Amino acid sequence: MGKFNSSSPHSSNNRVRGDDRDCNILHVDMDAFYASVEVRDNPQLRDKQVIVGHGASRGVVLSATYQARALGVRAAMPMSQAMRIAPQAVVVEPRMGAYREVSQNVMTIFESVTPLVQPLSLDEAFLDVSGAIKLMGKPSVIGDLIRQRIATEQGITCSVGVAPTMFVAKLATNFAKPNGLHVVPADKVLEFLHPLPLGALWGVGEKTAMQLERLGLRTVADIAHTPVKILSRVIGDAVAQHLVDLSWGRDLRSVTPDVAEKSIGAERTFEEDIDDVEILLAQLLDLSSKLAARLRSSNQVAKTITLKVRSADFTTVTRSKSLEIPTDIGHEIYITGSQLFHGLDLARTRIRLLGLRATGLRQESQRSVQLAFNDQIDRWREAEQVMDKVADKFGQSLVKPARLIRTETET
DNA sequence: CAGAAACGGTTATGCGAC
DNA sequence: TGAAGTCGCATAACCGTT
Repeated sequence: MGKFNSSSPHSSNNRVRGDDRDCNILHVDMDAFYASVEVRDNPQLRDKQVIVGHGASRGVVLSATYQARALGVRAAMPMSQAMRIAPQAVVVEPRMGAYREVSQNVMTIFESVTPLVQPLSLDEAFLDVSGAIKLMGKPSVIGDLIRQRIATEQGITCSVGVAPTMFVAKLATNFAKPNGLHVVPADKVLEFLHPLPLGALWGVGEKTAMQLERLGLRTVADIAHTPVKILSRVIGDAVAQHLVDLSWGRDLRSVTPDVAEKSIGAERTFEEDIDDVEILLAQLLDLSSKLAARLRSSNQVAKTITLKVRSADFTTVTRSKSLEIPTDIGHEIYITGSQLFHGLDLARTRIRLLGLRATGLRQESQRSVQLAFNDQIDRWREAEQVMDKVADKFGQSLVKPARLIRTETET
């Protein structure tokens, strides 16, 4: 792991690092996270082109080592395309459980620095280190320490952006990658931001960039010098104001731990398009059980269930229904989902993906008292709680409604 | 009392991010 | 030229209530 020790004074990332006064926000991002964990756990893969993604046919690239990226492999690229570009690459099925575990460990390291940690995903987080400076040193020193600990304790590398605001810290990380640290001093924020392409702004993707470029705008500086009224004609009031603020380095958000999730979902793309209603309903049942189990494990109930159907031609429709009484029961979610499904006219439509999403989440404890008097629902609930316990002991895949076990062994 | 306007909830779609 | 799985947010239309 010699390459991990880059905090020596000779590392190019650390020689010129700028003034980090008032740069209290750190953004930490693992380098090629899933792929790095795979390489760490299987030394055979070291220095190889590794692509993590499920299925070689209909999936997309989730992560790839820098060796694969050198050939043009990118996240979200169709696997088939990635294989054409990098035929000798090793393809690895994702092991989400392993990534979650590493993620937990990394987050624990962050929390040993400050309680002000806001995870963005499994592999990145913001830290507000204002309160840690007296104890541990200036922000860039704290960043080095974190990088060192992740390298030696978890065996993967990461990059760190250091800046006065969350948005700039996140952009700074791109300049640190891979395996580095980059500071954007408070008095250099505009110098840093304005030359960037406008796609660098948070919330500007392909579509929005196209719209703005039609107005002749190309860089963050262009956005900064365009009146909000002009921008809002194309992209709406809220986004326009937001973008102008960001382009001037104005970002009033603060690092907020424990942000409550607003929805929980489960969806699946099939290996082949399906038009058999029996099989589709069986899939819906499986998704319902998974979704309900996740609701219960987080002690939440959901008010609204949304069904998502993507056809073979990639057109996607959603239908949703709000329940009288919020639920965490697979059977109820399934009943609701299949009602929504039958409400669509899908006779003989070849279907590529089914999904279910639960919104209007609240704590199970604050559920309406009416439920206490509903015997029918209570029985389903008890049955599924037993299933939760068994699944905990013997593994999820062994515990599912009888209908699913039959259909799967038959195929 | 009819109707306008405000409002909150619901439903559907689209975009963007990782 | 093929397109995952999970999320959040904005918008718009519609609805019933006030």
